Amino acid sequence: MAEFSQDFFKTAVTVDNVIFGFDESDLKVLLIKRGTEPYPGLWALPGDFIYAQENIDAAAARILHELTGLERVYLEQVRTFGAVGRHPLGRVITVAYFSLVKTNRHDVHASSFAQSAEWVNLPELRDVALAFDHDEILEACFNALKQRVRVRPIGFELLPPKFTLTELQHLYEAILEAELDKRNFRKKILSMDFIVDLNESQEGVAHRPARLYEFDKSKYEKFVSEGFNFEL
Amino acid sequence: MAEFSQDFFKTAVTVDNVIFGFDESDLKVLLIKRGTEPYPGLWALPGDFIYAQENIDAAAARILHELTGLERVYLEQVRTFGAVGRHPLGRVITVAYFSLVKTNRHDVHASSFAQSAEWVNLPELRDVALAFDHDEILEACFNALKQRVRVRPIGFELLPPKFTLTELQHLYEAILEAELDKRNFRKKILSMDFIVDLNESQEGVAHRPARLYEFDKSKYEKFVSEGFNFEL
DNA sequence: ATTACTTGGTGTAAAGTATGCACAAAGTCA
DNA sequence: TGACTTTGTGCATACTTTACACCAAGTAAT
Repeated sequence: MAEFSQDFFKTAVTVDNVIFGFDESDLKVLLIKRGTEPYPGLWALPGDFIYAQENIDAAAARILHELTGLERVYLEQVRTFGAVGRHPLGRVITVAYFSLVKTNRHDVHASSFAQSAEWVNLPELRDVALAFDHDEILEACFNALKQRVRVRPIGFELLPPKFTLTELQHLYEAILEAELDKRNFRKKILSMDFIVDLNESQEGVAHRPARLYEFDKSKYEKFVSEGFNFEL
Repeated sequence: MAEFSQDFFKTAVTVDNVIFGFDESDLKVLLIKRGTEPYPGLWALPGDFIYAQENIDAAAARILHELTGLERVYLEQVRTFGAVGRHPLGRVITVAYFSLVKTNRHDVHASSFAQSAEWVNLPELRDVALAFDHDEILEACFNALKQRVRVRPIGFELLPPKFTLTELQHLYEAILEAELDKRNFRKKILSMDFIVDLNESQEGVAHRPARLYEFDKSKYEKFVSEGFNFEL
């Protein structure tokens, strides 16, 4: 270590995590309301310093775990942001991640870095300024999700284990910000063969009940390992 | 700054740059031969610490400039690598970039971090161990290039200003690691309308000379801004 | 000058994929 | 029993992708 100039150790490295959820036909992001300087009162992405003996992915997973209690969640690194002036208190470089969670099954905890955390509808954030450069990070992560979902069926990470085709379609429409044709969507999804008809029906709805499906992870993994493409 | 724990400033942040070139039907990478510990004698990616007042992209551009003298080169951030043990002398997190340069027009300079630098054929690196986790970084960057080239016509960055369709096809074949059909390739490339027939011919070849083309950047930018897809 | 050699340049038919579109079926509720 | 809501389904057409083979234009050697 002796030969390294100490100057290069004046930079802090953090992780920020864009946690996506889906509920009632809306994409949501888990944000924290900042209590302290800088940017008190603004929404911000949950994030924290990377510990000395911690891998970067592990730091992202820790943030998510502290906030939601969830483990083994879908997590993907997106890009690193390090503009010189992005943090008013010093040089802070941050590695951005997004994660996909099944919202409705778990509530949000307070934690060391989050006095209050809340699910915010993504469309409602269009005109809200976030702390730091978190607008830019959120946008980059949403774009990454949009791209990823065209190529891997990761949408299932956002749905409960049993879902209807209409729910799945609404999810894709929310992510892609586009309307999809019902018949064509179903034809395509079913032909890909990752989802299994459970021969069960929805209950408690005031109309014809929909069939329930589940995601077949093993079929999907076979497909992926053979190299393939998942377009909608 | 006072409220930050000093512990979080014991991490160094670097940039590593996978510089791709193309010559004589082969994809090449610009590597440096390490002279000092750790890993003396091994090939490594050119990289350096990020300076205190330097943006991350600027650091990547600087490394490239010091090594090749080139400016305004295509540069793209790929991913950040920060496994706890990746650097034997301390915690060093590195942001990986790739760049695309027109090899044959510029020679390689020595520089502060590179006693000797050399263009190495990518296929020949298959079984060569690089310093640190640079194998992994190189692989990630090559995969990023592979993906990117399917969606943006960045291949032109690797060719001289005037090129033949056969050269272009060889480039795509090298990047995609696949053979392409000559007629279908030409039909598709020409229908995309980014390349312009210069009505000139190759000279000094011992066979029918090929027509020369150039890339029309303005047409391409129009296309991109309208949102589109470039598949081969 | 003729011939051999090498690479350049071109079109079509068939298969597969994507798109657009409308109506009967299965439930609940009053 | 009828009104209401959402589910579930098929086909015809346009578009895209793939597979495939031969003549043209130059150089080099005799």
